[in-house]
Amino acid sequence: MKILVVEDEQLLRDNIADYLKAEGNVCDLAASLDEATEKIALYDYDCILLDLTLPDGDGLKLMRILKKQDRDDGIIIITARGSVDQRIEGLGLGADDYLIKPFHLSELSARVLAIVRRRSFKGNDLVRFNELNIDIQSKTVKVHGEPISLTRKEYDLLLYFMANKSKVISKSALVAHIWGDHADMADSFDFIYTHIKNLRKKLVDAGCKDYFQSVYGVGYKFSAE
Amino acid sequence: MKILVVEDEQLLRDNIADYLKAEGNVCDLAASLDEATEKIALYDYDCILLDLTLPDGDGLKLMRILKKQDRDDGIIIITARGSVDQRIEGLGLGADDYLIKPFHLSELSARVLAIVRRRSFKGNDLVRFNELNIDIQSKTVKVHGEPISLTRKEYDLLLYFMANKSKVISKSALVAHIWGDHADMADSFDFIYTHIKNLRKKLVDAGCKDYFQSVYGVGYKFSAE
DNA sequence: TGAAATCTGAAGATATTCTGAAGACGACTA
DNA sequence: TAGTCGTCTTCAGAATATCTTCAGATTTCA
Repeated sequence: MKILVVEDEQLLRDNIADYLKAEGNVCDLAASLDEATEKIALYDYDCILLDLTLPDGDGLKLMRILKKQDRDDGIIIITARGSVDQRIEGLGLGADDYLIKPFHLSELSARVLAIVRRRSFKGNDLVRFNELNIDIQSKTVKVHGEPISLTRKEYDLLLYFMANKSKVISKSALVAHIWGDHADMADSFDFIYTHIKNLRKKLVDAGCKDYFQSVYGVGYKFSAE
Repeated sequence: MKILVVEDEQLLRDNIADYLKAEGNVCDLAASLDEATEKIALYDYDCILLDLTLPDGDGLKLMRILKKQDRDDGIIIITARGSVDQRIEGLGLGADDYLIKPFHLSELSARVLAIVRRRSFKGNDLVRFNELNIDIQSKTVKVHGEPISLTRKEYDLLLYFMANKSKVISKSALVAHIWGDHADMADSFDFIYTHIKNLRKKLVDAGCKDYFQSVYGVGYKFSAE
């Protein structure tokens, strides 16, 4: 999962990011409305954690920007206890959930998962695609009922493609989503070739059709045809 | 078990905590609604003992917060004899049980156990998993019917994994649940490795299959396959 | 056909986990 | 209070798993 953490308190921001990373997610950080706006202009996120009270403005602004652009990143609002009005307005603007500060990190993590599940896979823990089966809770991938073992990057890739079936995914979008804002590694896509190759091989070896189609000059598409 | 004791009378609070600790539980204390709110925001509890009459407000408030956050910590309400209305409202808000002051500590302990059991293992004292058997009452673990001796941390770990079979448990979630306060946990997970190693060894030595699977970069999964 | 893009296998670099041993801690006893 | 025991944590090195790089082969497109 790729998650943007918008929070001005550094300690909390880092804590959140560390925890989510430890669970295998990719986190981008933003300490202000400005930074956040910049990030969302550059990347898509599975989920955005948004503190409403930021030094340079109201977090709701960000939501209006997203809404205007018709984007469907998942949003979890973080507020201090008491600011009920903001919270309600936020939900009206399309937030998926909210958390009252202070909160437990595992609580946060669970909600992120719930939202991503709801948005990407229509509430299912089990993502199915013909002979392919993914269980998000246990991070298990099965082909014809037999579990196969994938590395983290392979798993992330597969999940991302499954969530965007039949769409052409550019290599840079792939990098942005799975590696985070590593601007410096865009010079070569060798590592993507390798990961896709390995993923393909593992799936095919397990008896799965090769659903990846290379799109010359752009990236890949994951679809049945 | 991790239990939060919310009680303003110091003597009673300490008595309860001592008793529960002596039985091998982890106890956090809160003397006021405020303290309690802070604690529950930071940690998950297997059970919360909640005195309704607190110096800074009604304990039911806490329950509303929990409910709003959709949490399922077990709750036992403690009330003085007579305050029937509150008690009923509490049960309506999702309390699992209540105790009327004064009560015997052994009675309390039994109810805590009952609730944890009900929540985690659907009413079973005996948790079974193939050749593995745990009796929560007596804290006994048996492999193929032969009892083996585990340290407290090992037992806690095993129980937590059994209660979350087939789910991938991140190391930070593990720390949060079993160690509680370690805020600075990101520095090293060495002690987890060691405990898991020892637990694994004891189980395998007793003739149990190794059900722990390491999930590289995340944590562990406890499952049969 | 030729340049650019992609695929492939192998090897190097990194990161994570495992392990045994030793030190620290705390409860209990004398 | 000192000593003992069992437990918990720390540490350093070994073993593994994963990620990235690279060079050469292959494919694609103009």
